[in-house]
Amino acid sequence: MDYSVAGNDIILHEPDLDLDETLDCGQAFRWRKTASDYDCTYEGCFVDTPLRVSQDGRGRFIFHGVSEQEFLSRWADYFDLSTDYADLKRRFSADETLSKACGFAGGIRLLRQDAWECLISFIISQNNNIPRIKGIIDRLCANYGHFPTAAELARETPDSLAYLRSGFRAKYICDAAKRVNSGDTDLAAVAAMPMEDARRELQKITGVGPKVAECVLLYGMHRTEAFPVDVWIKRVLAEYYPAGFPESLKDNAGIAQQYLFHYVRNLPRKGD
DNA sequence: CGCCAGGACGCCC
DNA sequence: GGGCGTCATGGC
Repeated sequence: MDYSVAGNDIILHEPDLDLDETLDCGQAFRWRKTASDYDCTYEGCFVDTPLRVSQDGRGRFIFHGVSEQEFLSRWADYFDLSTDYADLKRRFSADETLSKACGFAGGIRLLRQDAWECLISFIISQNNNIPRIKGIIDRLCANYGHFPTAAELARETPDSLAYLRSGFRAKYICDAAKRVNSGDTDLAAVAAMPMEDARRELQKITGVGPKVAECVLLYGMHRTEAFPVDVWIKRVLAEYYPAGFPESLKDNAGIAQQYLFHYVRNLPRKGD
């Protein structure tokens, strides 16, 4: 990890990171791009720890007002800086389609997000589009001043959540909050379970099916073998992987999936 | 206006 | 166990 302390900021050099590609590729919904003199700047949070981070030219990043201690204990982990993405992409590039996807947006990294926040966020994501998902989560966080805890959300009802305009998903949010708050679902325990047990446990929550469970495992628990299949990935699999996704990439299939998702969504037709 | 969205549930066979 | 209609809401 190549970083230095500069006044109140941390300067990071990381060629395998692009903020636009990583923070706006459908894995996290609370980052917003803000005006600045840099190439790009984003503001967001890990749960309730805020961050303003800028990208300045090739592979140079500024973590504004972040101490070395906070950088190392929080943000280095969040941006998965200890994983060698150059090496990952080399392995992915043995596959023709993945090679193109990595060439299209090679600055994607798998964020290590909070499991509870992912659970609620991806319940909201079902049969929904990304701009509207962001809107619902914005209204949720604005109401509390931060992403609500399970205890806070457990007090709500579908009626009291009407302001979210989340439709049929409100009752799912309430069930998830009650289960997590009561300890009926123990997310830390789920994170440590074998994959099949973890999947089964998450799907006990009403409104959590195969896709949402995979998203929680991948984005909120960093289980890189989790492989969420939504309508976009379904198209990729049908078109490019009729014989199935390569077994050799199984351990990091979820990260590969992230490159593929971003690729197909941004090259709707004929891109190849 | 109609089609679609990082799906899951309930019901049917 | 697989197939299909339904579920709110609004982006495009």
